[in-house]
Amino acid sequence: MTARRTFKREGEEARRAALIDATLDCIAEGGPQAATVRAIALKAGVTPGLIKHYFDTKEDLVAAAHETLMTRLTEASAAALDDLPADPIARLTGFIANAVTPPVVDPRAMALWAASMQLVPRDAAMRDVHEATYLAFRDRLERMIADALRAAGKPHDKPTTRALAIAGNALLDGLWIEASVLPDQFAQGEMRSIAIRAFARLLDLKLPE
Amino acid sequence: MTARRTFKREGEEARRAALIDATLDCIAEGGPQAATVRAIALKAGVTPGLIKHYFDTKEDLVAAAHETLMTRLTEASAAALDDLPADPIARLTGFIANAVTPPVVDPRAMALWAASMQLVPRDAAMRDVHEATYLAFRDRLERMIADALRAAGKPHDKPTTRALAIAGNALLDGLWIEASVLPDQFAQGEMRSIAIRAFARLLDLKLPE
DNA sequence: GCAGCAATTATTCAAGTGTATAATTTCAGC
DNA sequence: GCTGAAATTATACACTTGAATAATTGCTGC
Repeated sequence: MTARRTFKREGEEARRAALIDATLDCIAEGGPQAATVRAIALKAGVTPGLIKHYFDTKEDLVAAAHETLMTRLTEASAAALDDLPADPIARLTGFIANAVTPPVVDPRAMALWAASMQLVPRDAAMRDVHEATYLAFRDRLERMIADALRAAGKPHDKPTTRALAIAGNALLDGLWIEASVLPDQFAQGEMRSIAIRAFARLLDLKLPE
Repeated sequence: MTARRTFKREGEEARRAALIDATLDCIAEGGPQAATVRAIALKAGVTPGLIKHYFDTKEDLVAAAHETLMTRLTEASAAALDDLPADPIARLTGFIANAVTPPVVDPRAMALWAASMQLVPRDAAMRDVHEATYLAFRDRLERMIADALRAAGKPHDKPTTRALAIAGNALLDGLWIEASVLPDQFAQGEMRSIAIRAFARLLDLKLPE
């Protein structure tokens, strides 16, 4: 008699997380328009109605997914810091290499990032999140640049380090994008080498390759 | 008597162009999901059925719009070259300044660019267009860098100029993105100054500000 | 074990989607 | 001025969308 689908109760946190992950997967695979309530529910192994139970509206779910994405990117970058050496120059070098090689370089992450960038110009909440994460990343880079310059006995006044952090951040962003989107254009290890040499010239420092 | 809407016949080229422009406007304002046949037709001052008459399917229209967008960006960059001085160093400097200030810096263009970037990882045709335009821009930058280095009597072998062009292109891309998306983060003229100084350090050249 | 509540599924609905087709209107050529 | 073909509008349709509601099921506390 058309048995009703059997199910298991998961905690609220687990279900919300599963729905958010499913949303990100859908967006990564097919763009925002592919993230329908039905597709999301299917991927989360759940029925569409359940989305309504945990999120008032689909828009709420998408917003939550975006926040999760940004938090993860930030945290991943922060976690990588712990594995870096303490010496300021080696630390900065490792940080740079990290940003332009897998797994940070990743077509899926890049597609998700592009999807959210697209929303920033017309969504105030999205802009706030972007601004906060951008500034957090840039400030971290600025501190590492200042430390490296100090260690090398070079001038590291605030206006200089600010400008270098803005440029360095842009450089890493641009390289990350191209490496993610056109991986075949660059030889094995080429990105790493290009990034480190460019930073060495930018900061007028000797960076170990 | 519900009088039928009056209309005027336009040439095929004009209608196609109007539909493509309307499509880009819709995407820029509300993302791909806002570019419905009805919204596009409304913005083009036309009836939805006409889209079918000029494009077999909506997907065809969107593809045509994307191609037009990319062509325009490329042509705009090429046109700006004509207004630049002939001296290699001044020419490169002008090119850099141009890339990080309005009207090249523009939230609308940035939103459209993000929308298409999002498609690149999963659409082969889109990737081909991106690759071609990326390489064309980068090659142009590489030539200008080589000319500037030669004029200054610096080494300009191919491996060096290639690496510098990749890094320089990434730097311009990153600055363009942030200037477009977070204009309030940067003071008047700051981007221009940051970009030129960064390139001066990158190429080890004196660039006039 | 069982009572009850919350989690989950099933069903329904109105609005919006792309597309196909038929009905009209414009306009060039005579 | 007509006429006919092409451009344009109008209408219709099948399908998808997000959401709301009703029906059921799993599970916790006793």
